[in-house]
Formats: sequence, C-alpha cells, structure tokens
Amino acid sequence: MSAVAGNSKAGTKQKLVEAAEALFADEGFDRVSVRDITTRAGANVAAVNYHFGSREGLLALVMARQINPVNEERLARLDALERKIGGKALPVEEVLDAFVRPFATQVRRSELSEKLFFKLMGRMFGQQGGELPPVVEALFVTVMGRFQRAFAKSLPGLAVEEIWWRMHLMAGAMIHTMAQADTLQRVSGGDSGTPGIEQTLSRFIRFAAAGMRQGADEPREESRSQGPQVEFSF
Amino acid sequence: MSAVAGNSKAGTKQKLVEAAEALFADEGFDRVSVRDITTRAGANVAAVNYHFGSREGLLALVMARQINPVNEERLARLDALERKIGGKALPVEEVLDAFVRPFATQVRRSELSEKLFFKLMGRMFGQQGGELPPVVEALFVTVMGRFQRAFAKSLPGLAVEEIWWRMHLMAGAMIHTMAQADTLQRVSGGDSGTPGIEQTLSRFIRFAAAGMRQGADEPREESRSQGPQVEFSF
DNA sequence: GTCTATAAAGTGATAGAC
DNA sequence: GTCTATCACTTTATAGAC
Repeated sequence: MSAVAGNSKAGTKQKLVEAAEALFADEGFDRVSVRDITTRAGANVAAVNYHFGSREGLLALVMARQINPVNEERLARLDALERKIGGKALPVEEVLDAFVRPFATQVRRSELSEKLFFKLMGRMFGQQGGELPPVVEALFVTVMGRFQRAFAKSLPGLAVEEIWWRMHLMAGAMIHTMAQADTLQRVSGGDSGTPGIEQTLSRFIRFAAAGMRQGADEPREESRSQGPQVEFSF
Repeated sequence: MSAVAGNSKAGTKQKLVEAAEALFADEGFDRVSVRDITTRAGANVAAVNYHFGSREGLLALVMARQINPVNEERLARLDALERKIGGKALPVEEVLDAFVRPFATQVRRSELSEKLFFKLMGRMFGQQGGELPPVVEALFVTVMGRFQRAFAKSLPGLAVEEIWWRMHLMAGAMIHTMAQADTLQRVSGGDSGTPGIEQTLSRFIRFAAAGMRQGADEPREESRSQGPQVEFSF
C-alpha cells in the first residue's frame, strides 16, 4: 500500500492529479503547494506547470473531475424519475434521493477513499466567494434550478422563495454531514456510531424530507388553508 | 466611512484585532498575511508579533473572541429554559431557538457587519481537521453535550446515536445557511429574496424542528410503536 | 517529457535603534 | 510601544539543458 502515489503504473500526469486530489481533500486548497503535490507524485517540481499550465489549472481540473460527474448524475436521475412518473409530482424523498445518491455512486468510481472524497466535496461546497471554476459553477447552477422546479412541483403549497431557502438548508445539512463526519465522532465521544453510507443517506433523506415538507400541503392531498407566515413565532 | 481600520480612536492592539477579524472573515484564515493585517490596521509589520506573539496567537484570539460568547449565551439560554420549565421536556423549537438565537444577539455586539460575522462563523465551523484553539474546542464540545441531553429529553423516542446525527444535520443546515447566504442569492438568481435575520431564524427553526422530530414520539404524547429503522427505505 | 537552476516575490519572525 | 532592516524560508513559475 503505497502511501505516496496512486497507481504506480499511471503516467506522471495522472499521478499528479491523484496526488493533488488526496492532498487538497486532506489539507485544503490553500495549504497544499505545488511542491507538496510533485513530491507526493514522485514527479519533478516543474511537472505541474508543464502538464496543467499552473497550480490553478490543476486545481480547476481536480474540482471539475470530482464534482461534475455528481452533478451530471443528479440531472440524469431526476430526468429518469420524471420520465417514469409522467407529469405528476414526485414524492420529496425521491427528489432528495436523486440529489444525494450520486455521492454514493461517484465515491466508488473515485480513486479516493470515502473519507477523502467527502472531505473534498465539503471543501468545494464550502468555498466562500464563488471561487469555483466556471464550468463547475455553471453545472451547479443548472442542477439547483432543475431541483428547485422539482421541489416546487412536489411541494405546491410553498412560495418560490421558501423553496430556495429550504433547499439551502437541505444542502447545508448534506454537505456538513458528509464533510464533517469525524467532527461528529470527536464531539459525541463515539456515541454517533459508525453507520454505513446507505444508513447515512437514509438518515439525511428522512431528516431533510420532514424539513422540506414542514407546513406544506402535499400534492393530491386536500388543501389545508394556512395563515400568512408571521415572523418569529417559529 | 473608513474602509481601512475600525474605530480610529482605538489603540493599535484593538485595531489589529478588528482588521484581522474583517480580513479573516472575508478572505479565509489561510489567505491573510500578517502584512495584510498590519497594513489595514495602519500599524507596523512587527506589531502583530509584539502584541500577540505570533500570527497564530492573533488568529486564536479572533476565533475565541467571536465564537465563545455565542457558545456561552447558548448555555445560558438553555439553562434559563430548563429552570423555567422544571424537570419537564422542552419543545424542540425552544431548544433550537436557544441554539441559534445567540448568533443574532452576538452579531449586534460585534464590530463586524452582519455579513462578515456570519462568514467568519462559517469559516470556523467549517474548519476541517480540528484546528480550533483548545479553549474554543472545549466550550464547543460542552455546548454540544448539553444540547444533546436537552434534545434527548425533548425527543424520548430516539436513540442516542440518532440524536447525534440529527444534531449534526441541524448544525450543518444552520452553518451553511448563515455562511453561504450570498451563494443562495447567486444561484437562485435573486428568487430567494432578502429576508431579515428574524425570518431566517424562524425558517431555520421550523425546518430543523421538523427534521429533528421526524418519526419520533413527542414527549407526553401517546407512545406510538415504531418498527426498527431499516436501512434504505428512506 | 523531464530535469536543474534560478528568478521574483512573498512569508513569519526578530534584533536592535529610537 | 513603534520603527527599520533584515534573516531565513517558502512560494509559483520559467528558461534552457538534456
């Protein structure tokens, strides 16, 4: 088990990508130098600039390579669900499943360990200031728009603004849960257990579905009138 | 409106702290140099090391100064609620309110703008790898333990492990919502509106309360038997 | 495609004058 | 308490040999 590079048969370029992914995930985008990467990959210091133009070029590639397949799969799953059900509204749980299950799919295709994969995802979504590469940002915006429409259909009692905020809360719960699993271990003193990925997905979906649905009319149910939502009475 | 330092009557030490807070919040802990801070504070490059021993010393002070009052107020609010209600269980909403309202209190006492305060909070909670100063980490662990017990009392149907995971999901939703409010603005194309802080707290509490309660027996209600929670059926 | 050598700038920290 | 000057190092990037 080589602690240094990934597949030792891989070319330098791929070894650099794999080293960069592991290091960025583990230590953060700002704390990893070109030298750290080339050393780990067993390559020359100049290799990053030769193969990727710059440190920034490699960083953008790493980000796109890991997150874009997740977002593509999200769209594919949502498309499939909507095709299957026709024009009707989907249960919130199905939409949430289409949103989170791609993490489980893609972590298996990744050369990264489960822990590092989720740390990397957390670092990308936690990026403040919109420093994501344009190609990543664009697909991300597309995904959020598509899911917003799906949730709006599933939760017809809610205003557009309310849907956006609940998606935001939902996404935060997801990201934090995945990226900070060891924090939970530490803080709980081990009382949080060590659930598998399916159980974590299931926990997330049940939690988020209840939050998304809160106070909303489910489609096809009898419409219950709701008073205007006043500020601060919970 | 001075874009450089805070109160120009403040001493150098305080100006350094205020400059550091604003810069760390806006750009991230790793991207701000000692020179950035001293320049913004209108102080000499050597001032940080004179007053705080090192860059790290200043960083630890900034973190503790901003997050510890939030955590102290959380404990005080929970204590007050529990004293008021005696030995009985609190409604989940009350516990959640004690958890998030201190952000609203402390942002007003802070010299930071609302936006920067929440960005800073997000950066601290988003820290991966447990790099928080010990005094901050210790209080944080205390707070989570106290709230875990409060939630366990409010949600007697749930296993300890389940409580921890729901708290984790809840905390993620909170952090993300606060720290990434402008991401939501950008992604929604403005459709998320510009709610005040009270409305955001209210939205969060309603979302999180539904998630925390999901499938649980409320205290004092008739006990509904629940089958074992199987993996993956949402 | 890989290497060495080096440029040019930035980093945190400190000795010592004032 | 503040300043200048400087140390010792690290950073990204590149020119040019192989």
